[in-house]
Amino acid sequence: AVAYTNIIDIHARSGFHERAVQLFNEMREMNVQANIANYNSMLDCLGKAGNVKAAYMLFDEMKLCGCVPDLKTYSIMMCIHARLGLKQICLQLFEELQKAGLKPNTPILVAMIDCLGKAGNFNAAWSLFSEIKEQGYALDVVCYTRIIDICAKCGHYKQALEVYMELERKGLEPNVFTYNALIHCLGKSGDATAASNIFCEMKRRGCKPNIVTYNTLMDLYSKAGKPELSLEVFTGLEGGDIQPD
RNA sequence: AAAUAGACUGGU
Repeated sequence: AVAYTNIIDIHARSGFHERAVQLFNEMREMNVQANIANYNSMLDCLGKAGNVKAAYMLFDEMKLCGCVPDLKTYSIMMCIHARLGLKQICLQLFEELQKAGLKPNTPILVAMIDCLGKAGNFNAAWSLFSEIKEQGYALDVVCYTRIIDICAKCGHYKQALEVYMELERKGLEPNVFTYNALIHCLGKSGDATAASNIFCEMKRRGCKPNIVTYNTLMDLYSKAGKPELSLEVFTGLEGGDIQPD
């Protein structure tokens, strides 16, 4: 069982979600009892592989097998459903975990914000964000970055920037995900110049751009009718340590 | 506190 667990998790971490699921099934065929960690990592794999329905079935199955879902289980389940804007399921999971005596943590609360936003309920998402802060939850960079992205995806660019300023005010260090989300947000809002400025700022502050950064910039420049700049980004990749994909 | 959870792009 330990061997299976490790091999499965190695596949899961390297992005081979389908293979990890296969191994999990193999493990069960051999009547090896799955534990909470196996179930959690499988739910995550199924979600990442886009098989949310199967994840839900496995979630029911684990409960039937007497395996009690923990905070990570709920966090995984809520995140994969939130991505698709499946608000009802998220709400149901959210109630269920509280009935089970678990206390929602920040990843779970951000999943709620995410599903509200994706379901087109931005005001509710924004109030939940305020409420969480009032209740004294300490949000980290990941939470802030996700919220910036959620606002941007809802088309609320101004709020996205507000959240970014708040992150800075809290003394949190933006990372490459944060900058990428911001650049994307500014591009969508039609402000290619501001996006360029953020790109310069991230470099100035010692944050190394990655492939996502470059793809985002190239995309926004060409959409802004500035193919020269897009090409400039591309040629700038030459001689660097990032391979265009 | 063995191993498992949350964030970014390109018509996805």
